Amino acid sequence: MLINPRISLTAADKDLIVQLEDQIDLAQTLDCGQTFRWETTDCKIFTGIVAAKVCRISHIDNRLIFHNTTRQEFETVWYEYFDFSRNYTQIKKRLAADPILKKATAFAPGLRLLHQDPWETLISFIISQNNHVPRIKGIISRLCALLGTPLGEGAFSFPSAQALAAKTPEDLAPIRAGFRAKYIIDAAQKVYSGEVDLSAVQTLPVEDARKELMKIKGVGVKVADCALLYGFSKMECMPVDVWIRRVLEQLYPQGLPECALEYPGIAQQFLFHYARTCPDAFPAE
DNA sequence: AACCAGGCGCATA
DNA sequence: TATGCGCATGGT
Repeated sequence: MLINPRISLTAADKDLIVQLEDQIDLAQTLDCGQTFRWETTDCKIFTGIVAAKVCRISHIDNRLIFHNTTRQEFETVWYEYFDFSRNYTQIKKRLAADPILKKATAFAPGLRLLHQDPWETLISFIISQNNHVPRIKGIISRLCALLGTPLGEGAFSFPSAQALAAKTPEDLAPIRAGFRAKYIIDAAQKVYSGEVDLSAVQTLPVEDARKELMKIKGVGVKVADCALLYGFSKMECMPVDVWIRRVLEQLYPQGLPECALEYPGIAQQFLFHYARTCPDAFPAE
């Protein structure tokens, strides 16, 4: 049994109600640049594709409602996906020792890191390079529609490495990924052939895991770290993109504070979201 | 209409 | 090891 004492589950009709001690906010968690496949029209009901299923989740305060979900599904899929074993209340409390991180955590107190599918995460962040978030979402959506399997409701699974391995950049032209198409195919070929072993990456020390992923063309340190953080829950990874670079230069010229070093990846996510979304994250220029 | 985007590969020194 | 450029595409 995975469930910890800070969570309680109640089955109601076909839904599963999950009461958390930690604060959680789906908009903050699902729209902070770590995942690209969740949609909402009203910020109340979120629809996404996880584990090859169309999933709906809503929430009222800290109570999440997993629609049409069993307790067993929660334990095998969602508990890990939402990183529910981790105490974010405690982590945020520690991060608040630094004044800027205190603001960043207060800005999005319901944000959690996700543990997503490694393959999907890897490809998603290959696509992310030198790209905007809205366009990343568009490319991934077209990729799934082109080569995923239909799941009903107009939704598609994320294409497998096998489905992509035999394709050419011309085949991928409709998804308009630009120069990244060849990188996607290289990743598919190496993962499908076993030259890059994603299940090994999970257990490898981070430095070796990073090297393994960087065998793929189009995977540098930053993309590898994003995959390791969001697809393998390697919380020690701290992807440095243009936003985090700006944060480091303008807000932490002396380097990150001590309190950020326990989980650099989590600190990074609060800072990334804060920098990108909060109008007064940076002092006036 | 330039400039930029959750970077990286490659050439050059 | 360190720098600089080109890359596909599209939003601002």
